Amino acid sequence: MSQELPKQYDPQAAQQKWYTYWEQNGYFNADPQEDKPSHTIMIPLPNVTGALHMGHALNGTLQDLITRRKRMQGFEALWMPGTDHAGIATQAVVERRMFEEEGLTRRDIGRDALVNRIWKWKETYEGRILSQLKSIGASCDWRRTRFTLDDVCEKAVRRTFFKLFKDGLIYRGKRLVNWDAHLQTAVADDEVFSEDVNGHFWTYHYFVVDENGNETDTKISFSTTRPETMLGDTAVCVYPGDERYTDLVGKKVRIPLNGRDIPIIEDAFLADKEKGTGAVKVTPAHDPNDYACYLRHVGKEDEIDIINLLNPDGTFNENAGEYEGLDRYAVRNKIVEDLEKRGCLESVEDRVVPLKHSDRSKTPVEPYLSDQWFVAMDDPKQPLSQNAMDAIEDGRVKFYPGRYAKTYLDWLGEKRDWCISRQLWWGHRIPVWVKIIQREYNKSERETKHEDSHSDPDVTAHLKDEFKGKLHFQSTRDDRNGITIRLACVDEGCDELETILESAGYVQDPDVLDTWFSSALWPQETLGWPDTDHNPPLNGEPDNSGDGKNTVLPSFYPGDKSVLVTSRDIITLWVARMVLTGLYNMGDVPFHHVHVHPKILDGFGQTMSKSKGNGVDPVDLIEKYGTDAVRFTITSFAGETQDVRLPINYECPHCETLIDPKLYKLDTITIVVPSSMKGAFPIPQGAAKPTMVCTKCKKESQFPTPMYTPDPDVSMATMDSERFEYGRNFCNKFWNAARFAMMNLEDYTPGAIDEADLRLEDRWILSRLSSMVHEVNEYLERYQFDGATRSLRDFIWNEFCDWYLEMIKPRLRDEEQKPQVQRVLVGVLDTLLRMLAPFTPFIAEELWDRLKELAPSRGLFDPVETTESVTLAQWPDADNVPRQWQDRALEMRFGRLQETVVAIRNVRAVYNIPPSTPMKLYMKCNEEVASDLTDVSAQFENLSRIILEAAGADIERPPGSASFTMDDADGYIPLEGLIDKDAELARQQKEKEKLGKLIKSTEGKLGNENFVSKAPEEVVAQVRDTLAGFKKQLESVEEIISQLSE
RNA sequence: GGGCGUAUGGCUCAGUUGGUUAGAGCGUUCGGUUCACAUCCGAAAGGUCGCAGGUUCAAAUCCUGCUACGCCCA
Repeated sequence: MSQELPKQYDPQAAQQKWYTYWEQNGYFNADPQEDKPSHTIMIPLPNVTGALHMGHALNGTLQDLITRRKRMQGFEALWMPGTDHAGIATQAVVERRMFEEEGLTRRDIGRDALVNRIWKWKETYEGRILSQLKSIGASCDWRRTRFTLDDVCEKAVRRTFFKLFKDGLIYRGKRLVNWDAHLQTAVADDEVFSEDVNGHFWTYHYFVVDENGNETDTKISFSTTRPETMLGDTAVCVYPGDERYTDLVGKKVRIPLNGRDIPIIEDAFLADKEKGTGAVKVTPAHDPNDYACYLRHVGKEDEIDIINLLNPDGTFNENAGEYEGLDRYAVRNKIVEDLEKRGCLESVEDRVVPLKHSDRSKTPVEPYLSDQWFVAMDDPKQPLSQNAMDAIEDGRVKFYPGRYAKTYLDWLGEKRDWCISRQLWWGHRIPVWVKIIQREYNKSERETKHEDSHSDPDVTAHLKDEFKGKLHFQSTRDDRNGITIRLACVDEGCDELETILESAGYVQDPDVLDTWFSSALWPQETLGWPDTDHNPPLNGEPDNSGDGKNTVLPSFYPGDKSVLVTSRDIITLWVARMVLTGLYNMGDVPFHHVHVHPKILDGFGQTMSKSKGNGVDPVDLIEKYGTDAVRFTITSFAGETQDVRLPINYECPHCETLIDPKLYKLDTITIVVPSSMKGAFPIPQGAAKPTMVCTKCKKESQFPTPMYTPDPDVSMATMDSERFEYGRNFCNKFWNAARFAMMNLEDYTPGAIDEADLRLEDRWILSRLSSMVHEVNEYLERYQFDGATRSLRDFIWNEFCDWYLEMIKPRLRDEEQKPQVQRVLVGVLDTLLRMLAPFTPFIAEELWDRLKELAPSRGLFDPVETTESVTLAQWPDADNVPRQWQDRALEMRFGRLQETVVAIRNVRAVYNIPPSTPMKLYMKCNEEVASDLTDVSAQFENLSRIILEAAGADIERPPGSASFTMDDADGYIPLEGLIDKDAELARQQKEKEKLGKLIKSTEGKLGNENFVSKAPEEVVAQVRDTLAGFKKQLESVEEIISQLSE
């Protein structure tokens, strides 16, 4: 042997060496192949907001595992990498940092400067993310790395938008958003928190007016916490059939302060008979529930108006009449005053009101009606939602586990139009140019909502032929304001056209698209769609291998067996939309399987995140345990449940002691800190930052927390989890098994194995190997990774190492028997390396490489030259590990041997007999069992340092023996002088009791008439067998006891 | 409010279509310098499977209700 393996596996060295080797040899590259099926995995594009966490590590590991296995199965397997610009999240991080560090807001620096800063941020984090992925061993085709804002994606986004626009599936509409009047931006629902504030509850009334428009004495009262919104009331609403108001429904009331008359309508969802007066005022433009009510009545007979009162800065606009220009809170005070003056105010009470605040400015948000862009999901011509639902229902797309299909279908089934515009600067600009044309307001003209395909002579005059079909107009006439809004949408790649529009007075819409719009196109855009003439660039350079055609797209979309691997929180936002756009643009689904893996939670059951202080950087774990260990452990988590708990400790940087975490409650959030934290959050004035005090060495250190930026000069605790020892120990165990094997392979010669030379243990390990291989494959086909790792580990540790390797040691020392057993050993090891390659690729490659030197040609019955890299080897399946190797009967016989060995070891342990003390064994059993045991007698000596003296039916228990009983044999070990008679008696008495209980319950079962008559025959027969076995053992035990008692 | 999921030894989890003496890893206890591995080997203790009903010859497994927790959507 050239060089003996070290006793411990060094993951860091192997990682560096092999990752570079794989990359340099282009093993990760996937290109169109004519003679190979293709397999595609599109990475769930990580946000460039920050670094990857454990959830990403799990997600990435599983994708890599699948991809590596597919490669070995003969697929051209593509794992497509890339990152997402993550609009609002990234812009928010950059803006916040800019404000904290320089006191600047985005308005101070302007659109271009902000976007530049975000690009810089992106470069940093994209690099970080990609290097993290590489450190987990990700075998992505890095040449194809995409970013959702890059040129290739930009084209796909523009084309899709244009197509949708042209097809009439995109429209402009109103929507209530959370408006941050301080920052003058809309904030997403998850960026809003609710906080109780002291407010008031005002009750006042409006008077009903008669047909002639005169106020009557009838009044309707109601209460509100926001009286200023009355200026935008467009109805009063009561519960349908409420006796108090039946006569009034359909009539009108007059708003006292502006004299506007509004209808009284019925709505079961908005009004509550039981609450207050049962009537509510409806302000559609300033309350989400009222807006929903408004939508319910659109197009109906009792359709109501909608009036916006707010300016973007929080002051009231012209619709507020005399209150115009005042801040909303000033208006509130004045309204209350004015109502009181008019005698309309009935009562005021103090009340604590839950109020939504912006996470970013900490000021209250206003529901604000704004213009947004929508994609119609349920258009009769193109029912986008329904098409995506059909793909599930007819089986083109399958979820694993299947229950997640419900999440997908339920959400799509709502068929809610998709709001695709965001009031941000970071993202794809909406490719629509707007021109507002003032017109004479003509009262006789009826309001028309759309005038399709209105062309603009100012523009069309300049159009060349080449722009045909690249420009599409849509006009909306707003009669209330006497204007026509003309929208022009431009296809991708027509910069000149955009210039023409702008010189004709068109202005590009300032909004950007929802991040999910570009990520919805991920499976197409990364493969170069809509360009049908060129393959997508490689490493930024043109790829002309397609010979004037895009061959990559048809090869890998959707691939013969493409799968998406993701976590469940984006099934609706992302998965559903990829299917939807895939069908719309490509006419085919983007993948056939969707595997939804668990979420990783901390020890308290909370999701992990940086902002909670419980986020773990996988790279820290990899440094400590090695990539393979982290991969194997994390893979063992991935079953069919939703969540997995991963308790995390802090590790003292001075002495490596582990410190438990604890939950720490702040006002609105709960964070995780060390249980031995010194100090408090928020940091009291003048106090030092909180530190972690080590319980052992008492030294202080910093710990990762979202509450302040760490000081780079002070030692920092890292997050750690003992769970990863599982994977590390496994890797080390396997390493040593291989090490042992290789130490005994110096003079290995390849050759076909003669079945006659196979011993019991050889046949057994091959039988077990075959079972394991097929079990693992079945688990993997069902995406049950936890089961796969379990099977592998159990086989390798508990069967291959514990039994097989131990059993073949004598033969490896015997020159005559050596060649045959070496071949079996090499064959099994070879299969294991191939099995492990997708799970723990580095250790597999390292050992493959070393085994290659000793045994370049291997294979059990038909040795062949092995491959250069395990990456290129054939995946173990029915072709190379036949099911025929499985032999139940043989495994049963082997089981008896194991049982005997365990019983002997037990005797040694109980009586504390050192292994060096030789023992003798007598087995009482029938002749068949006796001959079986005699055949393997050498193993008793080998495995438990005992000599099988005799076996047969006429064996008598030697006096002073320790005894054990099994179903078909009893064992006696003479230990005169070494054991205490009373101790042995007690041991046997205990055994007797146990058997007595088992017999009683089994007899009870068989005594039950119903059981015997109704249960299937084989079940009854099995129970009878079991009982017979118990009874036989009891008999033996009783005999032993009686002998001991003599 | 709706949906999904989870409650199994101290901890983290397995337990396939109901039929096993309910398993594993870690932790605990006892014993080990056996020539691959102390990141190891051998042995042991430890569970009325969240609670209450029901179906069945038979329930950790199926059904109903309840409780607790988690996630998603509103």
